[in-house]
Order: sequence, then structure tokens, then C-alpha cells
Amino acid sequence: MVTIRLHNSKTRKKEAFSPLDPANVRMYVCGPTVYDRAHLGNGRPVVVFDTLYRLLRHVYGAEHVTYVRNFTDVDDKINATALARKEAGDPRSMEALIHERTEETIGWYHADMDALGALRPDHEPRATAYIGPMVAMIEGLIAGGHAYARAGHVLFRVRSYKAYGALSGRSVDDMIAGARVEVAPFKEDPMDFVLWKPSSEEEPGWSSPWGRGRPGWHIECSAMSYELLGASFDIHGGGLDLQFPHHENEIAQSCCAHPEAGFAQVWLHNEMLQVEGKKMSKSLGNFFTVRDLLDQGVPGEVIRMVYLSTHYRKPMDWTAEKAREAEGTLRKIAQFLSRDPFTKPWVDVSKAVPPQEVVDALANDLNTSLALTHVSKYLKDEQEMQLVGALDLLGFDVEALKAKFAGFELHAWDNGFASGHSLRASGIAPAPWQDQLRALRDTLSKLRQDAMQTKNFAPVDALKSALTAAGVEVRMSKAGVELLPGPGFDPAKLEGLK
RNA sequence: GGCGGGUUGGCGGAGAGGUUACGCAGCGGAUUGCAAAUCCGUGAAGACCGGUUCGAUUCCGGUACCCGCCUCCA
Repeated sequence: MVTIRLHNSKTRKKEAFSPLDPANVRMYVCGPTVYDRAHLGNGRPVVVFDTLYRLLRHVYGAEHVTYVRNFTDVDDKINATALARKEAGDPRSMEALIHERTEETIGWYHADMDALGALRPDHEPRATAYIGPMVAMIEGLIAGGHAYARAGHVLFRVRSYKAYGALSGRSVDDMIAGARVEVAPFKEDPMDFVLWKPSSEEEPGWSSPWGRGRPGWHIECSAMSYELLGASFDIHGGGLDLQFPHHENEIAQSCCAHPEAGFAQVWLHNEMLQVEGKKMSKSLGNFFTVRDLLDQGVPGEVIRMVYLSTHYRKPMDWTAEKAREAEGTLRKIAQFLSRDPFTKPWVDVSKAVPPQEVVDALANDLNTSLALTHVSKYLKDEQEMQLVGALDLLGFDVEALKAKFAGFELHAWDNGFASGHSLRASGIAPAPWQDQLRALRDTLSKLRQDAMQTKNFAPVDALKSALTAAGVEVRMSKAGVELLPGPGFDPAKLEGLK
């Protein structure tokens, strides 16, 4: 069996991965707070951990991996969004507005992440469905002396957990010394954090031993991972920005609530994303969502490939240039895959399996960049079996690639060996302009054959320029004429040509 | 201020203590009515200083610069 090696944030070392139970490999990844569309940075961990999920399924068997990613649907940002709608005149209750907001956001999230080729996790628990287990865990922490109730709040007693700070490499004393925030007066210690807080009438709340309130941010992940994966499981992932305080607090809560267990064995953190060399932020005006890109015509596969081109533990820079390059690569792949079967060796791609060297690349701390290098090699060497197997493991749907990126080719073969015309539409539905393009191809072919005799190429070049301007790639060779509508194809510009 | 990460050729981006990464772009050639596409060939690197070593871009230390976290954030 392949040995997967992962860089464990907890030990700061690359370690051989050894699941607690190979028959049930368990992974928990922190999911989104569902108050708005997922931005480009939110997509990175989704694709990174989707790739790991696919690798684990490949190595241990799809039915032996359990992947949990939560939806945080109780949060002050959600409340704020709902409140804004209410103040804008919406007559419905806050509860209804909050529910509407979380539901629509989850729907967006699914649609956007599906477009990136990410498999849905096995479980996508919502925090609001686990309030009971959270309350139970908090009660346990109080009973164990790890938490205390004050002024309607319940706080975690950081000093009661000796290893606090181990994950993020901080000491409690250093953090207090460098703290910049005001400390609530009811805290025993400045670093103590909220497990439960009171809710006003307008805010969502649940009854609890401490009055009507709602959970703090961190407790949900501790409670849900415990309910769905147990007190000990294999992998916990998330963005580097969650390492502190979120993951540190999760560890403290879970390890104090279940001191007999080890909580997550391996911690993985992906580095952050930048845009054209700068942090993505609304104030810099370079903030955009996954949906923004999709709407601009950047296919999800392109976004996925750009994500995978940088190792997950390095900062990733999103640039238009990278997207352009990735699109070019995908087009070449798709054109090769959908090429006429008579022009390449026949292989039964339904039997394709991921090449060992690609599995090895991913098994080496998810070296997706190296895996993509192998993909380029298979394309260059026309190794279709390897190519398809690798694309599949990396989360690219071969049929979707062919449909989206191959477009179609229009051939007019002139020579006697391959005479006649052919139209191959690779997976896309017939469009009204196809007939027009076909006619243009015939015209161009005719003009060119005439020009070969008369040596007057002006009409040929004129039509070629017009087609090029419409985003159609024109290829002419001894064999004949080919037209390939490219990424910038604009059927409107075909009007008037004949 | 505290903590963590990074710095590879024009750009992106890997592996490996000693022999070509690779992709894109460039350049030269083949091919083409001209192009495009394709094919062949090709130059170019390891922030800086020091140490370990027969030998370091790869290991160790320091300097500079960049980035992130410490407050909601993937």
C-alpha cells in the first residue's frame, strides 16, 4: 500500500500517515460561515482537502473514508445580514430572515464548490443541529473544572489546559503580553474564551442551563467532530488563519472534554491566497467570489487547476495570467482527448487507473504541482490511459473537459487520402451558428483551393482575418482547413461573413 | 511587540547533497501561399553573508526583504 506522508502542523514535521482504523479513515475540515458567497480564498481549502479526500479514497477505498465539513449557521455576521434586511423593511421575523440567509448561502456554496469539481463530504453538519451536544460538552467541561459560568456566559479556563498554545507555537503569557483587545471584566484570565453567550430577543438563542443564549464559535467543531467521528480521529484541516485561535481552542475543548482520547492525530493547514501579489480585501478592490469568476466565464476547472498548481503550504497568488495558462493547458488536454480515434492509438479509457507516479506525488504531502507536471508529460507523450487516470484522481471530469474545452473542430479535408468534410462536435449541443461556421469553412476551403491556382490570396486572407477577429482559430495545411472556435469566440462577429 | 512561513531562470513552479525538472514566454530551425497549430533545437536560476562537506540551490547559523496570524476571516 502507498504510504501517504503529510506535514503535521502539530509536530511541524512531515510524517508517515497511519490511520487509527484503516477501515474508516476520518477527516474533519472547518467549513464556511454561511453569511455570504464563498470568496476565492474560501475555495482553496475546499480543493486542497478534496484532493486529499480523493487520495485517501484511492488508497483506502472509497467506502473506508469519512469526510466531515461543517456549516457554521449561527454567527453574528449572519445575524447582521438578517438585521440589515429587517431594517430595510422586510416584515418577517429575525428567525425567518436568518434561516433564509443560511439556506440560500448553503445553496450557493454547494453550487460554487461543485463547479470547482469538489466532491461533497460524507457529512455536512450544521451547527444549529448540534446545539444539544454542544451544551452537553460545555456541561462536561464545567464539571471537570475546565470552564465556568459568569454573567450569562460560559468561559473556557485556558489555564486548566497545560498544552494550550502548542499547535500554534504560542505561550499564554506571551499572548497576554502582546494582546491588543479589551478584556471582558468577567474573565478570570484574559485568554479565556467564550463557550456560550447570552442572546438578546432579536438574536437566535436556545435555552440552556445558563439561560437563553447561543454557542461560541469554537465549540461547534468540537461537538460535531465528536458526534460524527468520535473523540479520536485522523485528520483535521483548515486554513492557516484558523490555526489560532480556532483550532487551538478546539483542541483545548476536545482534549479536556475527552482526556482519554487524542482528538485529531494530524493537523493540516493550507496557506493563504493572494490576488496579483496582494492580500485579497474589499478595501483594495481586489475582492471577488468564486461565483464572480464563474460568471466572468472562468470555468471551475481552470480555477481548480490554478489552485493545484501551487503547493497547499505555500501562499498562492491568483493572477489572470495563471488562469490563462491553465485554460490553455486544459484546452490542449481536451483537444487531445476528443481527437478523432483513428488518429491515435486506441485505448479503453474506462479501465484507466491513476499512474503510480501521480499517486506518489500526491502521497508526498499533496504535491499537486508535481502531479500536474506528470499530466503535462502524458499529454505531450500522448499517453491517454495515464492522462485520464491522472485527471480523474486530481478531480477533473474527462467528459466535462471535452465538452467545455475541446469545443469542436471543423475540417475540410482536401487531399485524396482523406477526402470529404467532417464536423465533430465534442459534447456540446448544436448551436445556431454551427451551420454558419460550417458554410464559412467550405467557403474558405474553396477560396484557398482557387487561390492556389490563381496565386491571389487576398480573399483568403480577408476571410481568415475576419474569422480570427471573431475568436476562431484558423488552421490551413496540406490536408485542408480547420476552424476551431476558441475561448474568445463571438458568434455575433460572424454576421455578414460569407 | 510576540509567533509562524517564505525568498529558485523573463514569468509560474518542482525534485534531489554531486548528472536536463517541467510549463508559459523568448530565440533558431523544420513545416506553411502567409499564418496558425505541430515538431526539433536552444540560452537563462537558486536573496545576501558565513559554516559543515571532497562537493550545497539542497543541511546549519546570521542578515535583508516579503507574507500571514495575534480581532471575524479559509
